Amino acid sequence: MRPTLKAPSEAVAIRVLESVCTLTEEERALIRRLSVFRETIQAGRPFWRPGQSVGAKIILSGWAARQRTLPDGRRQIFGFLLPGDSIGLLGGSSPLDEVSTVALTRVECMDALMLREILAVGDVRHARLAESLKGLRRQEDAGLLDHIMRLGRQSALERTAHLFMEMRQRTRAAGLSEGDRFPLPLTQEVLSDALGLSIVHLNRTLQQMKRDALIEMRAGWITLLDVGCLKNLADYGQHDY
Amino acid sequence: MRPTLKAPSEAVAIRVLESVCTLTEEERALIRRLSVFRETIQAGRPFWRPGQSVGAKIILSGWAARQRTLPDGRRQIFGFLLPGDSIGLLGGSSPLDEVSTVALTRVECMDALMLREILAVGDVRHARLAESLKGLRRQEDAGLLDHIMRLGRQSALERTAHLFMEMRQRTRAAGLSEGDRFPLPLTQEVLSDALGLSIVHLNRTLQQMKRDALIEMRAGWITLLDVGCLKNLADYGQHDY
DNA sequence: CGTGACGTTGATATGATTCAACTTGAGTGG
DNA sequence: CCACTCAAGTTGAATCATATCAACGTCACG
Repeated sequence: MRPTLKAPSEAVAIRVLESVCTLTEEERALIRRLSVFRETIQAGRPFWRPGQSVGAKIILSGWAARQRTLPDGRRQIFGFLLPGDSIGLLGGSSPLDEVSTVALTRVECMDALMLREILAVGDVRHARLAESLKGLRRQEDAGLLDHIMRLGRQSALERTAHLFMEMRQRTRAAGLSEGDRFPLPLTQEVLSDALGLSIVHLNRTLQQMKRDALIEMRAGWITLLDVGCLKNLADYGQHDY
Repeated sequence: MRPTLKAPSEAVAIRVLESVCTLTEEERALIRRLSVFRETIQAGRPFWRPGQSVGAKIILSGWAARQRTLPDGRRQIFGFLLPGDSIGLLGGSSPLDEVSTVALTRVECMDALMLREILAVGDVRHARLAESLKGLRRQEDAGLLDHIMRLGRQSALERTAHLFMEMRQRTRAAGLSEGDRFPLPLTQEVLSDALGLSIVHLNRTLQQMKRDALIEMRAGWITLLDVGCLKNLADYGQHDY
């Protein structure tokens, strides 16, 4: 048994980007070079305020949440940001850039302002990188529709299963997972604010899933014990068009 | 009392487009000229299947719904299309173009394929038109976030009030409303599928709103009797960023 | 005079929230 | 090493919101 080699975090981001389309060696090098301009955000701190200032970032490690809060304190989480996801990089194309974002763990991100300038030129040499970034953004936007489906028409159990299936796919693309086991550094409060449930009810739902041998959770990691059953429960990818 | 003059439907579409930014006379003329290529879709019929065929349309009159259905028949409506809204016009920029769309009333739309070609060139003479179309699309995308907020964190009453406030704004932009009275040609089933409620519960919610003198509904029209109260109830536009 | 779509109603069941108490585990400082 | 604290998770009981089922009303249309 060897000690685990810790991959440098820009490698994770590159891996996510390549889940859309492979990059040229030149593009990979560009990311690596720019990734020295780093910033670290502590867990719980906001790190993107819409309209605050023009900026652009790519997450290298850690998780964040896009969220909105009602005057009386009710919070809704619209989606999660994982390594490789970007903010403000593609000319204001998504409504998600107008939503505040909060770090859920310690987050390392690179300043991508320079990258934005480079991409804005439209040089063919960076076409694949642009395509990858656009692809990730598109996936995130599409996730909004899944989210609406979950909240509007699925039961607590179905919703939770559906979110886990999505997380499985995303962590897998990032190379963060080990089979059907992957990191899920989210408190039950965060999960419940994403799923539109009370924290107590989410807790009971999770316990039912454990009792039914669908999942196992420990120390910020989750194991999906019966992916087939979960996928079925969630109608994952099972909608008409 | 004079007989009401029925505005030609392309005028409504133009008015909606100008709610984003005013068009040049040349652009207005372009729309009018292209609007002779029309198609009518009967209520209840699908008129946009994602991936089906490349196409582009602008709605001139009537209402449609973007929706998805689970295998067991549960339906979720993501949003509504009103006159002036377009599909397929802006190079696959929105996840909404990947969702099937159904006519809720008789819908008149114009074929905008030619317009798409014209806009793709990027001629400055049509810059404002492009901007308007993009603006409407952006509004629609932003609507997805409101929708998630409604479904995830608001009660039946709040959700319903919130949707009505949104409809008020949109029909107003289209010049379809008369003060706080506007057309709402939606069955309770459709409304409930948008709001993530059972049809029975929506019915009761509407009746409560009527009892409390918040709204009046008759013959496909709704009157908001107390906009202030409704806005307050819905926390309309009241979220943090 | 049927028939069908839409709306309304009551009774009942279930799912989800709330509140409050309790547990657990990971720091932290004495 | 212990006692303390704090955040996260767990549990039960009561309550509330919403769903489900089934029946009935109403209106438009052929």
